[in-house]
Amino acid sequence: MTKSEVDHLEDGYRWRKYGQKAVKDSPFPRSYYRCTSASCNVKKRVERSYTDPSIVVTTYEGQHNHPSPLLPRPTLGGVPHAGNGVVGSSFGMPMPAAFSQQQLPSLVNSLLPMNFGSSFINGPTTASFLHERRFCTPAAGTDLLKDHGLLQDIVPSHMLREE
DNA sequence: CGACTTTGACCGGCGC
DNA sequence: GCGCCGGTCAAAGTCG
Repeated sequence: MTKSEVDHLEDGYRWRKYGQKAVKDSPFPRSYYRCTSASCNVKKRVERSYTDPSIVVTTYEGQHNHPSPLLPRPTLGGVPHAGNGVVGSSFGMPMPAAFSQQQLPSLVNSLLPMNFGSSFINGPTTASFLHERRFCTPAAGTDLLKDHGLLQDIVPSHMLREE
């Protein structure tokens, strides 16, 4: 369960969309993605929460058996660690150090006092999902943070503009 | 020109 | 048996 404005979010892997269907419970369509790596047949299903359009529910099927193609290559001598105050990014958007992986669940939880409890936030899918976000985009990140809605990225949009 | 997305068709499972 | 529904295929379109 992830907060995001966009449907296809970066999680470190390349995904190829192979289908989209309307779902009954939700007015939003559900998208089907497959990992583009030939050796990897991981699938994921992405649908938007009907209770909160700014939340996308990502369901993973299978496990990646290859390194993330979007991660910096350790073999190049470059160390793929986070720097510049950006530890992790989410949904392709940057996250400041304050909202690290461990902080995020509780943060989101506190921001979503409605139906969404810690149950799904601490769910196994979400947990592993959050830990996938080790890639970082320091330069673009800090830039975006300066002017543009970090708050929007954290707080569901309808909470900001009252729907 | 290659890689990727879009979108309608197709298929199998399931309930009536 | 029939219709609905969720998931997948594949051709066409789009973009860098």
